[in-house]
Amino acid sequence: MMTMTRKKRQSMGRQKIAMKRIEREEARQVCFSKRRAGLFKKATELSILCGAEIGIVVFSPAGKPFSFGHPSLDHIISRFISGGAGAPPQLHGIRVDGDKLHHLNEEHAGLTEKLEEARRRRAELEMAVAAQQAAPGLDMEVQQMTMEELESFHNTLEGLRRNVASRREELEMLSAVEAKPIRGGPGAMFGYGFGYLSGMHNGLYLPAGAGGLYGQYGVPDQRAFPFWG
Amino acid sequence: MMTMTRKKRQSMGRQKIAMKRIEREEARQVCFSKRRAGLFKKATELSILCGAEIGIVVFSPAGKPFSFGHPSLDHIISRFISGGAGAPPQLHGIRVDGDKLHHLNEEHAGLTEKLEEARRRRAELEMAVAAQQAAPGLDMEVQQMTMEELESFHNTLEGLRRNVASRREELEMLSAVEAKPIRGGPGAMFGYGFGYLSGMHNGLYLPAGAGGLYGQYGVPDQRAFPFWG
DNA sequence: CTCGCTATGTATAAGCC
DNA sequence: TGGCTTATACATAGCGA
Repeated sequence: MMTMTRKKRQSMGRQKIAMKRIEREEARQVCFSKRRAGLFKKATELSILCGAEIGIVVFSPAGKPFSFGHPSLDHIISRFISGGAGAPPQLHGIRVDGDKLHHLNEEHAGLTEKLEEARRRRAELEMAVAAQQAAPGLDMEVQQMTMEELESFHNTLEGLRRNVASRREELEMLSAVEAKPIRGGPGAMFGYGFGYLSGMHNGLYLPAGAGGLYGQYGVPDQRAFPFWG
Repeated sequence: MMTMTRKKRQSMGRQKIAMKRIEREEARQVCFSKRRAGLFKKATELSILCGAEIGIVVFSPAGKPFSFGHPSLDHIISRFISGGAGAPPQLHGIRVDGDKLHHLNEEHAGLTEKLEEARRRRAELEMAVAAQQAAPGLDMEVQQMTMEELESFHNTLEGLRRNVASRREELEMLSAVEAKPIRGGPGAMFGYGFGYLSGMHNGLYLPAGAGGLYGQYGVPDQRAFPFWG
């Protein structure tokens, strides 16, 4: 009989959507996740296929920062800000604000370079420390690890992290009753903790930190561009 | 009559291509242009649909800088650079159009500070490494760490964990396109030596170059994108 | 948020201007 | 470098888990 004649469509398939802010909260969130992934994938392909340097920073509608960078976000941003850490020859023909600006620019570029180097070294050391902890003698770089290796390394780190976390809690608890003698400075690092703008992401994309620091400053409403059909 | 039914295909249609550097110079260039446009379009859609803030910087294989920014690249980069290290809220209305020198000065100060932080941090890590090598007993080691050391070590692990996670993400993503993990990659041959902060991209994308901190160095200017007409 | 599934909307590799 | 056209490879909206 006609009982099963109708194989109801299992899906509505992809629907065309208007190019304007998605109002439905949930749908917007899901769309963001999917498209962010898609965007980063496209960026990855572009850099691989054409050997281009790419840097992307995305703040989710909720205010969470995500970033992508190849070879690294720092590298690209620094270059953008400093106007080229290498101080290209073309630079000598400029006279925007006289020598002062020029001088500042040079110093800026120099600092940027040093900063990057410092970060690089720092990253190496951090890696060394962790690697030591995880597996004495393990000097393989994360970048060269295979999926399986990463899996196990990741687990090891997780365990370590928990261990450290609990130990810290213990200390914190103690310090609550007696002023703890913290030596050295606040060790504020780079403002919002490790790795946000650090050189840890070399050619990869990753959620950039917790992002709680920013809160959200909602994007000033964006009208659809006039050229959208 | 129409016996001549065979109209030779006018096109081969889209061909599947391997995810690896395109060797043919010309094809690579063309691919770059097309995909760059596609990437920017995707970014535009993401920002409109989900109300996200996005910033992108791309250096073409030839070294030409292109950028995209919503609400503006400067806005996004500024956030990343100063990273809320100083004052998150105030940064909101950074005057890029106004005093460039002032901006540069702030950057300079910020970088100097970060450099010092990095140095301090490096010292800490070196000690950590030494301590580690001196006594490979993890738990014991953790138990003896001071609050501050734990803080930094914890951050180190967090960063590493993220790094591992991203690496894995990359492997997974790539394996979806090409069933082979890229080890190391085609090698980085990056370093074009220029790129400037245009400060003029408000909402739309355009090649960076014109009106930067240093003036322009022969970057071809670029009209608004006429696609999606 | 992430993952899978399906039906479709789109981005694009080629080739020629 | 962009534009156009065509035939396809991919991305992704809507819905569930």
